[in-house]
Amino acid sequence: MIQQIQKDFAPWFDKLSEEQLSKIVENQVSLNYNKGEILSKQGGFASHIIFLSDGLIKVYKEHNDKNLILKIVKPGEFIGLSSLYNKGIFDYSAASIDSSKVYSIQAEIVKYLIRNNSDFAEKIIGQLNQNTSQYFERIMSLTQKQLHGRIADAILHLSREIYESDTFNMLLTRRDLADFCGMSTESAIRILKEFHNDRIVNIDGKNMHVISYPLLERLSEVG
Amino acid sequence: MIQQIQKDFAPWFDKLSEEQLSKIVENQVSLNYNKGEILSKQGGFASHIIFLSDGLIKVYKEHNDKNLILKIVKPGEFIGLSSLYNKGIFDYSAASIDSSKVYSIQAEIVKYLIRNNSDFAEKIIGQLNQNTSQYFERIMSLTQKQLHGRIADAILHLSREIYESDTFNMLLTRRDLADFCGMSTESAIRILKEFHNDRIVNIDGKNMHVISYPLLERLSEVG
DNA sequence: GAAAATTTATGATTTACCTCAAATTTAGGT
DNA sequence: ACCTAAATTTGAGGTAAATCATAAATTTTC
Repeated sequence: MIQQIQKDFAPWFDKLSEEQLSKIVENQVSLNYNKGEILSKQGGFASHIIFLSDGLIKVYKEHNDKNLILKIVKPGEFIGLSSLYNKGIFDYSAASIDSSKVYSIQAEIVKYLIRNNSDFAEKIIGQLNQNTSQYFERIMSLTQKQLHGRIADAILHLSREIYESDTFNMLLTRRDLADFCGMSTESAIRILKEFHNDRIVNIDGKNMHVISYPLLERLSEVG
Repeated sequence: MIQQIQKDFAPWFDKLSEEQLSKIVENQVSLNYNKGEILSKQGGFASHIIFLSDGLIKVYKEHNDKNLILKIVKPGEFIGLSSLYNKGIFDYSAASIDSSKVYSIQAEIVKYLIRNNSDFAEKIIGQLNQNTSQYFERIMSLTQKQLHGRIADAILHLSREIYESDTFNMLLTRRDLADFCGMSTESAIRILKEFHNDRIVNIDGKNMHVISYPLLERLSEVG
């Protein structure tokens, strides 16, 4: 167990003292979530930080029935960091879109680590900033591009950042994809079909294969 | 000069050692910008962090001729923090929308402070996270609300967060406001006029007075 | 393994918003 | 003070995308 934690967190520490490791181990619980289960709810107390060890999580905001997926989180990343030193409230919900395994860590412990391990603090700032860059890209995609460009961006993101393959079983439903692209489900379906007919991607149900990255990039660029 | 710097940075440090203060003083230049001048350009090297001491700055992204204003920065805040431990490249441009005075600080110094002053590191993380919350709000406003809701959000933001008054001389041009709300200039103008006619705000050129916060909030809520 | 619920799919209609065009006002430069 | 450029304003027309309606296919539930 301790070995597993040590391994999962390895990328986050150059040097993790015995004391720090044991503090993590003692103030953490390991949890499993099924597809569709909710990990945290927008507005709830952010007393803990989630570390995704296995699976896939969607982080989303709720507003008048409609959801917007802010980020798809893959293993090795934290969820809830943005609540640290903030309001202590989750400003988004998180749900599992696959069977997922997480460590839930007391926020106080993460703060302790930030104070006592400057290497960790730097890496946390690095991750926060990487997320921010990603949010900027999403803001541009969502606000400046039309449907085709947004779907192209989503497919490129899924293929390159999330699944790291040109062929993948996209666990997102059509509705999730629409919520990720800020459009209606019908529009997402229509454009996916268009892309399939135009041989930009090959889609069979949830299975997706990217045929032409250049075309997707072009669609992303022209918006 | 040193006293001024000490005073400007006071909110960022509980305890700033002599050595740390002198490091800041030695590795900083004070700059003045006129209205319209550009402080940093998207894609440029992020070798320094900007601290806004006086004035008002817009941080924006450029994409195919069109700009989207990500954030209006007021005195006391840093610009460029999100480039730290990231790619070392500014992923946005920044321009002065009023006469502004800034300190330009070597990014390496900020990193040094993060490593050697955990209090500062915590506050930086706090600011980053506050920014992120703000970006989430903006993503929701820009993608889920229609024109009226977005303009209402912008006015509420300007009034409450930026100018902290119900009456203010909005230095943003109509185009800036449109770029902040992700809409065409014409639409921004039309809705502003509507709000004026409906006695929600009183607008005379750049001068703006909020008459009814409840109505603005209602518009923001319904989208 | 049937029933219920959700997801996917497609066509028709509506609308919110952009683009275009042209006039007027304001601001900047010499 | 004049000239030029930029910003503001208003109207008309076009369109991208949402909504509505309805059906088929898939998944979930008991």
